[in-house]
Amino acid sequence: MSKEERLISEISLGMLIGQIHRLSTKRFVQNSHKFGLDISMDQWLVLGPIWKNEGISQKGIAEYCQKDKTSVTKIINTLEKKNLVVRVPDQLDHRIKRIVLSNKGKELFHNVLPVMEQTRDELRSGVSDEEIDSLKAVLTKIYRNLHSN
Amino acid sequence: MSKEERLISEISLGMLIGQIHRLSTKRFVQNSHKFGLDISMDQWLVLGPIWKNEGISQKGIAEYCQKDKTSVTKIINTLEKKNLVVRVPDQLDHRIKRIVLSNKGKELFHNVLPVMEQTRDELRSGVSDEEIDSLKAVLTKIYRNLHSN
DNA sequence: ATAAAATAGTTGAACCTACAACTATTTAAT
DNA sequence: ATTAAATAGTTGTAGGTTCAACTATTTTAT
Repeated sequence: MSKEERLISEISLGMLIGQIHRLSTKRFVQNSHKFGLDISMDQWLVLGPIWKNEGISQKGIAEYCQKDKTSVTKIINTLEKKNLVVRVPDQLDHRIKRIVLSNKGKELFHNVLPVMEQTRDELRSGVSDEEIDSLKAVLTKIYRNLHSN
Repeated sequence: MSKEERLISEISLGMLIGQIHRLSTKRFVQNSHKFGLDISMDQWLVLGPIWKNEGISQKGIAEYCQKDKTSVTKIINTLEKKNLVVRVPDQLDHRIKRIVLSNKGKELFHNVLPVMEQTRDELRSGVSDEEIDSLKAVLTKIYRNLHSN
């Protein structure tokens, strides 16, 4: 392979990952509409740690989701606008805001599980568990390369 | 694996892809700064087909990059603001705008190639060609699942 | 005890994406 | 030839991401 061909192939790998990311988050939203719900992939990702750990701080959410604190602030804003979560200032450390699910938020969480499942099934159709495992293994390597500065 | 565990593992696959996408585009921009350049991954992706096919239409770019026509419009706007490309209305079909690289755009294109290379090397460090191939194979399957409606 | 540094979260600007509605132009149908 | 449908591109809105700068609070160093 020539240098240029290798570069092109690298672009196509990058594009592939980009496409899949875009298409899968899009598919998730579309599926949520089919189930009569309205939630984005990122909102769902942020709901996860709140569900697992009631009263988690925004910093905690950012770490869990590996998102920038700015992004978390803004996603929590929209979740709060939708009345799915509430910000509760910590009594001891006034810098910290603890995020709590509302009843509506808890209900939504349950209702989204089948959306998740269906999106996964559509994504993985025709892909074996072994393929998924090898995929994850390589992706994890790449992830580490990028993550550790 | 329980149902919930499988869901969690699926989330982590989705997160992995999302992280890599985010981190790699970020790394690309950072590397471009190290080379004294200022260009985003998406701007670079759009420059590609223009380089290959001088006078390509925006629709052509959208198909090549698999981007929404809206996104293309806006990325071309910023490329034009940076004086890297020019919109030239087609003489025959007045709906079409043909995109042409300026000299500055051509120069930038060349200068970005090493940025691309370095980003690729950082990404792939410790990952064999076979691993990349198997990665691409599985990603392509998933991509097809998502792409074909 | 006070000044300096670290931490948690917010804000604003610039960019990218998706959706829906829109303009302008070309093509097809009758 | 005129109307209807398709096509190329733009605009506006809403949501996410990154960066840098900012506020408010707590911790630490001396």
